[in-house]
Amino acid sequence: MNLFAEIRNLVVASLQNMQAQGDLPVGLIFDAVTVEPPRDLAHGNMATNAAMVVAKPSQKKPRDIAERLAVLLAADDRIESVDVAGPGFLNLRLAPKIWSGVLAAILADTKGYGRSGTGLGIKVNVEYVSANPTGPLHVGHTRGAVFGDALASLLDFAGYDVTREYYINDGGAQVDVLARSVYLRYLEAHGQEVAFEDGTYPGDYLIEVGQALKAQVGDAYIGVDEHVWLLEVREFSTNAMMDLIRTDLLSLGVKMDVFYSEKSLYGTGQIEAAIEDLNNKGLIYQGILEPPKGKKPDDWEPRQQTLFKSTDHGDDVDRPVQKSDGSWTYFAPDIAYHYDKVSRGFDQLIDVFGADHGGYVKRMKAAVSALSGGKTTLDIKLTQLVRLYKNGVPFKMSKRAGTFVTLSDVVEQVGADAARFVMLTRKNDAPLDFDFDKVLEQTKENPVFYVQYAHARISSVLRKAVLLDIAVDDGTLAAAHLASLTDIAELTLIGKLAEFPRLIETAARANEPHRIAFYLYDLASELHALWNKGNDKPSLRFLQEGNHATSQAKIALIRATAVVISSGLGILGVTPAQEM
RNA sequence: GGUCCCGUAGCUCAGCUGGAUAGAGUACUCGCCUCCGAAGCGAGGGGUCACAGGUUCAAAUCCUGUCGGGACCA
Repeated sequence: MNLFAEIRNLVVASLQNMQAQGDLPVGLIFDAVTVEPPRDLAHGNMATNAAMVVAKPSQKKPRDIAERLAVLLAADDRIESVDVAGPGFLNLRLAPKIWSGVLAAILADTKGYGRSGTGLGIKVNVEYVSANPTGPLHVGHTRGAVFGDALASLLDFAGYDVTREYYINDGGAQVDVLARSVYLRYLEAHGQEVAFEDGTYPGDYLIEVGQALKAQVGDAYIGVDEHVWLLEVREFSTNAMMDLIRTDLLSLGVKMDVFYSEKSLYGTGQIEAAIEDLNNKGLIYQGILEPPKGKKPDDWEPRQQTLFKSTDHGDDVDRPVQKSDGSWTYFAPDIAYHYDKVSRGFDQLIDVFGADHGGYVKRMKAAVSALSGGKTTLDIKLTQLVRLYKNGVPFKMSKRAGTFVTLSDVVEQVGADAARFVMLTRKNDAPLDFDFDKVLEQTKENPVFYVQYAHARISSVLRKAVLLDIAVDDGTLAAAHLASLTDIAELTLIGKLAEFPRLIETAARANEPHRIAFYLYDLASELHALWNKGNDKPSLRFLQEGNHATSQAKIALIRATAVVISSGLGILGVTPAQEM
């Protein structure tokens, strides 16, 4: 149940009613009519702009339309009162039973409240992390992992059919470098002195891979030419790295549905097929690219290449897909990969990249637009930098100095729950400050704590209620005398709970899971406020001595709050705390 | 040189499909525990929403340009 959608339907129906009665002309479009929570609670529970939206096309004054609409709305038994305000806003005050209905709905379906049908039947693919399989995941990947995973969960909650996917870049030169680095560690495992030159990965994490290789092949690769061992060592090494990455992701609570290998695109005709598809659409041609404007790059030379006419689909310049020597550019497998996603029948594709990949956005969108004939949308979300701090002091990462912070460092030090929540307290495209100490601080400044504290407080009341022999199962609570909740602080909290389904829909539509985190903070704030009012005003305490009926109504309210906090945290991948 | 992102309170940031007097946290001042978890709550001050145009009944939000910060491309 989404109260805002329900009331909006009522508003639209009333407008249609006015059309039927000749108060409004036919042929109006009501898309711009909104029903939303007012900024100021003094304005009531909901506000609609309906009168202002239809005023111009109707050639009537907004206030006149509003007056008439107000009468119609007030006739509905869900509406207690209607005021016309400002330039033509309608402020609605809802009947008390609506509010108790919200609580009953939450308690009747604790897992389902807030779930939405907006995504029904829509297949969406969320690709995230997709780090090169050359080493452990670092902090930047962590943010991408958390963001992508929460986004996928959010879409799932909103009713979409979601696939979580990781693209393994195992087809390029960097995995050859990996193989050579592992080979050095292999030699080292055999007691040889080795030197890591530029262009190899010196990280310690490859030591055990080299040892494992030794355990598997013995001395078979010692003193032999690279072309003998390269393919096998590459395979061995990328598998080892992917095991490492999978373990890292799992420690953060991230589980992919699909790991898709770039390598699998080569030699199987898939790249050729994708390019052929573009060619059939007249988007492939032989040509020479204009030199980039501005500074002349030193290495640019006019050369005949196979180009994709991406400018037909919104890109700034056409992009090479095949070099003059016949080899594919790095872009070609990306096209083939997205071609494969399109042909797997997804309606929407989402790629989560680091902000350093911003330059690929237009060409990838152009490719998907061309390959799908505009049917499949691609949204690319870029996650900005994570700036690390230790107790307020910036913390510089350096591979050489050994201060390279990995995903597992983060999880070990602060735990997956705190890491995940904090990573979502910024918009994806804003830089994020991550302070290892503040993340664990137990003050309201720390949103993780603040939200968890609210949940723990509620759990505490429920435990106490059980000791007092008050029945607190959801069925009993839903049937409690909810109409006794009339204090403004109580109604404000219910109002916040009523916003949850609407929040899910807007957050899902915008692909912005961070909104959940902010909402939860607000919701927790309302709970804490109500709690403290109970200090001054005993009638607002949740446990009313000797009055089980009233207690149950109040417990219903906070239990419903706990349900929504729990659902929201669930989307973010965070476990709610029972006590702290 | 070009592309993308950002510019909102002293600081860190939210701000929904364009909607009413732009909100949190922090910091500062003051108040609240014989009372369900004070790890909390309440009150107060603090703003040219970078700037200039435009669209609109209505712009922090959309469009154009300028300035400033960042990322990327060659």
